[in-house]
Amino acid sequence: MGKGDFKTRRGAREGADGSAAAAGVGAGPGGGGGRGCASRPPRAAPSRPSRACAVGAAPFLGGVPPAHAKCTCARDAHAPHTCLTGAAAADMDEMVAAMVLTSLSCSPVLQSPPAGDSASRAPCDPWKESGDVSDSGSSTTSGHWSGGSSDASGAGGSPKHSSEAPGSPPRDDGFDTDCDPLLLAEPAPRKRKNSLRVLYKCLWPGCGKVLRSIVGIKRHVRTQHLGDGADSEQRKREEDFYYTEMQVKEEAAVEPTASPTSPSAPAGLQGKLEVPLPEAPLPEVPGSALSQSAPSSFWHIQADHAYQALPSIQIPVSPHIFTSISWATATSTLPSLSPVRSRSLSFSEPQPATPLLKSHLIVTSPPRVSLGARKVRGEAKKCRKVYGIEHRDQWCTACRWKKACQRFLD
DNA sequence: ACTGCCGGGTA
DNA sequence: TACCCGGCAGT
Ligand SMILES: [Zn+2]
Repeated sequence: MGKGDFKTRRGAREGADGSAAAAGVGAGPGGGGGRGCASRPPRAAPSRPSRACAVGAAPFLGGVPPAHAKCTCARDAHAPHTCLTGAAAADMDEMVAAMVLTSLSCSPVLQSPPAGDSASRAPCDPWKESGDVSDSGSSTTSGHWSGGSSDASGAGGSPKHSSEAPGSPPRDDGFDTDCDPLLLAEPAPRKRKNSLRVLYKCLWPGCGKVLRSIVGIKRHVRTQHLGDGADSEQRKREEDFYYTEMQVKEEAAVEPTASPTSPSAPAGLQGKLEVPLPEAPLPEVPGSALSQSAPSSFWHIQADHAYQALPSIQIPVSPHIFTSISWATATSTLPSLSPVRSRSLSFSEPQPATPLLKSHLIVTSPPRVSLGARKVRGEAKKCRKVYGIEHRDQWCTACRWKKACQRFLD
């Protein structure tokens, strides 16, 4: 019966326009179904960062309570990492060793600190969607309400993003460039003080030598552990894995930054890293997908065309230039992108200063445990506002379906 | 009150 | 797969 909702287009339209056929093909369909739905989905934790996408980013938002993860030492109020102060050198050794093992290859080095929570939780529970995000990497941004399948299937997805894709030739770049940002994005709270001393510590089991110059440490690793003869770059790269860079302050605050590529990746870009908001998990970087995720920097654009099959105009999506990173936070908290991204990143135009980008340093403020945030809700005017309910037929498909608007991304 | 959109339902 | 809507969450 009439779902008298004013909102429905049918209602509105008929009333107002009176134009008959209009888009609504099936006259009756709508009404019926309906609401049989069950009460409400247990969305609590799940609200995911969703698209944010950003790749990661997300979009950059951790719906999950950060509680569980944490590094072993976390128990102190302090930030996990911080705990390794100079004094705790010994500890650090172990920790570092562990890190190295775990992430011998390009993996997230850091599952430690803030990342701790995100990292550890990544594997488990969370939302199905999240899986989606990280996994397919392709779908990401747009949550793909369902239709996502189009490209989600992967076939579509990969090709597109593959421009920078992992598999592609530029492995080299991929490694350095992609990886780093990602990695860093996760963990690294990095602080920079004026008078920090940077030391390089050899991570080779049993060694532990500390040198002040990067060259020195490299040489040390190469000659003492890897064997000098080698040549290839590979060796070279490996060197990176066997030493870590730490910045020592007077008190000896150490900062285990990602060792690999420390030199090459100056983090300068990563300025924002993640946003440790508990709420916005953003797409994490599951180790496995790592290689893939990295490249997926620009996906969301594509995503939209997926359904955008609207007759009439298509409207340019607008700038997609952004850097990427955002979601690294997984994530979502973003969120995002993920951001989450989460949503993902975004900027289309006037970006209202989003509260993104906070200090990364923080140790995580405990107080706010807001649960899964639902996304941030874009600010941009969406079809509904722009065209008005009266002209629902001009809305983008997503809007008509009450999904995330694809025409005006935020 | 409205808007944006997730999750889920119907066809 | 296409379409739609309940209902939640943020403004
Ligand atoms: Zn729209």
